Amino acid sequence: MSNRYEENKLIVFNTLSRKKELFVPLNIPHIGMYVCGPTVYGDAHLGHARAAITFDLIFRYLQHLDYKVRYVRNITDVGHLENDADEGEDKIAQKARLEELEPMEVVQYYTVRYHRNMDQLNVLRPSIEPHASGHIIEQIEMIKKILTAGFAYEINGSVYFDVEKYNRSHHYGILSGRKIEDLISNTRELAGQSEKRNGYDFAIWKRADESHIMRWPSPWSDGFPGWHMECSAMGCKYLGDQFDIHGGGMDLLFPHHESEIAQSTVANGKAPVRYWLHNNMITLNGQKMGKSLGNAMSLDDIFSGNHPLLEKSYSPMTIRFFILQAQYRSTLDFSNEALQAAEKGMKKLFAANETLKQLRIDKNAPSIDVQNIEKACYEAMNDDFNSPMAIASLFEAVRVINSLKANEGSSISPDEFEMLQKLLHYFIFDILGLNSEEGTGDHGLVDGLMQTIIQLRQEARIRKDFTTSDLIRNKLGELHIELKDGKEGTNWQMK
RNA sequence: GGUUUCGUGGCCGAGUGGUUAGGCAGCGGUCUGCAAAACCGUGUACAGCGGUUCGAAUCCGCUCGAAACCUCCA
Repeated sequence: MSNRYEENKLIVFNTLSRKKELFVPLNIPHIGMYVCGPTVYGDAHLGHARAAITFDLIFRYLQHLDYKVRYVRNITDVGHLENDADEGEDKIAQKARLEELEPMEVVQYYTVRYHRNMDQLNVLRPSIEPHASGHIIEQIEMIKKILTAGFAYEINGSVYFDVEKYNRSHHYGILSGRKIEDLISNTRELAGQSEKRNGYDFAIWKRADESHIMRWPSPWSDGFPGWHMECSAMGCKYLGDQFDIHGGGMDLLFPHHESEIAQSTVANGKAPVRYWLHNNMITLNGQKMGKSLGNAMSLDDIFSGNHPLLEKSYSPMTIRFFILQAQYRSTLDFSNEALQAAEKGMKKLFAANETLKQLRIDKNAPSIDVQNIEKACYEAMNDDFNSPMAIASLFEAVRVINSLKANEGSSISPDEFEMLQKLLHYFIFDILGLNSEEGTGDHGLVDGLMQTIIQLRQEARIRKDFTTSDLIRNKLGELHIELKDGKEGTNWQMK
């Protein structure tokens, strides 16, 4: 049996070349993918959801194409300097002091909450989820290599990456399009950075002062690794010196990923990543949603409807569908109207998937051209994971299904029925990763009860006892159960 | 200021140089006890101004507007 990746030419937009390129893995059928995960010092918000869902979609699709994917997504629990903290205190440590907790207590708390949110969004767990704090040794070893290679210098127990020297033999800016001359004039002089030779040099090891509570011993000082070391070290450890895909949000492009390339390149002698993929931001009134901007909406807020900007609550799957309705490289603008549109559209998609099961099957049924729809779905995904286009094609299938259902005497051939059922299953559940959120309890029991209720209402209607039939419909409506009367009986759906 | 993007019909959002994106909302019709659902039909959208072209929303230039990054950030 052939593998799907042989018949699907996958094209991805590589930030490195700013072009769409044919995706060719280093070691077919294996793929290594590293994605920058969250810094666990606060609750996950919509932006985290977009990054996670984007690369979940990619992970799922690569697997669907029969690739064997090792997906590494880190937990950042150390090393990020607070912007306005002169003493260089990192985010986790600061949060810990504020709440009088152990740093690892903060990490644990928010990691658990992050996982819960991701599970709600039906985001698959990565193959490996390494913590930066668990890889201090690997980071120290890598720093040693960089020092040995001569691309870093030590001052007062801190180690800095020598960007200027690196740029003489390599191109610092290869990913972000920046030129070092521009960096010189644009780097802000922050306090506490005066020990660097150049403003654009970055710390790969930082000496901790007395008050800094997260610290580790190293050959240079008691301190902590620099901002970008963890991804270089962990990516290398689990995926090798060079691997296929590195993902993350566009806001990480510079300096994070640019610096990662520089570090790994000098430590390992080769560029670490073949394809750089970046998801765009979610905006609110045209502005990036971000924790530091104070306009972030936590996922829990959205799921509960507990936020002044929310007209109602939105389910995790609504959020997932909303995000998948935009291509990952476009900004996506948040609004109640857009979310409600997504919610309705998704319900329609699920309903049609159920309706499919009720279609009349007939060997002699005319073709409905399922093959074309299938082709369009795969072509969309093969073109840089264009989920909105794939979804548009699925709605083509929805129209066909509903239209067959609406026209008495219409039927579908067994072959096409099977093909369509498989197609919908693949795309809705396996690739887009949606689930219907229904039947948390005993589905069989609920369905049985509903059939009885529907039958009683039907009998009332036949008696023209519309008082009773409307009462049933209204009471069920209060329970968010919607009855849908059709030519061949009544269906029900959670709304 | 530098780097990188973007500007599509009421809203969200795809898009190949010439053919319907799609969803939601709206309008007309069918169906229905009524409604909902569903189906059928329906929208002269591509910031502005030039240019290239037989033909451009799609290529080029300029203007206007917006965003991200240059500091932690998905």
